[in-house]
Amino acid sequence: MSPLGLRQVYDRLLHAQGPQGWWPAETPVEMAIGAILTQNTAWTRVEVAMANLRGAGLLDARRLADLPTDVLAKHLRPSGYFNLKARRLKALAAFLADELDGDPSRLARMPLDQARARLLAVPGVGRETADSILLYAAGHPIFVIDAYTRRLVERLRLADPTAPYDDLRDRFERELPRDAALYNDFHAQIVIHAKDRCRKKPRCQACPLRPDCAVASGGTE
DNA sequence: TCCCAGGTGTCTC
DNA sequence: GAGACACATGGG
Repeated sequence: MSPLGLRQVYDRLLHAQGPQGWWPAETPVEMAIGAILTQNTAWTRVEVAMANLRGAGLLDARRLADLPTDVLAKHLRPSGYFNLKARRLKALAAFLADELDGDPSRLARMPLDQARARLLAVPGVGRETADSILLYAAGHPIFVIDAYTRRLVERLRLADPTAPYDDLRDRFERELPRDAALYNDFHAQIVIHAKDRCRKKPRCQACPLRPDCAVASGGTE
């Protein structure tokens, strides 16, 4: 069992990194598109594909849904799995266009369970992708469990990192207040920490998750 | 050259 | 239900 509670972990990350107010996209539609494109892919590759879509005027659910799969796949090539993601993105875009007037933030008007079930019924939208859209595009209070979150869980021995997705999500949601802004920022803190600190400096002596962390105790990096 | 990156669906046992 | 595998590019 970790000596740190989840709230304490969040407070340390927040203190060290500052509030993130985060999902690296401009609009709810871009967030939903990014949630598909980032599946098992580094975000740097997603940004290239997103730039292609933006340049082609395709950051729009109806246009994406109507585009031939092979044409869309060409735009998505830099993000990897481009044939697969073209099919998945068209399926999500069709759902958004047909049922939400192209605006994923309209999921906020539905009860969370209903909105999640609707998303999970879209081919290629699994738990993590659905929850990313629900939290970041629609503002529902649901915690996103991704590879970064599992690594944090493993490192701090918060739970079994191989536990089923919903078990880990329940763990976070039980121990934290039901607050979309908190879940949004906590997940962002985990990602930023993993990418900017621990991945580049695995032996970082100023890691805010260390008990003797200089950053968390008010020292300097 | 090899490993890895913010998953999901399908198939097999 | 669990595990293996396919899906693909490009940076380090």
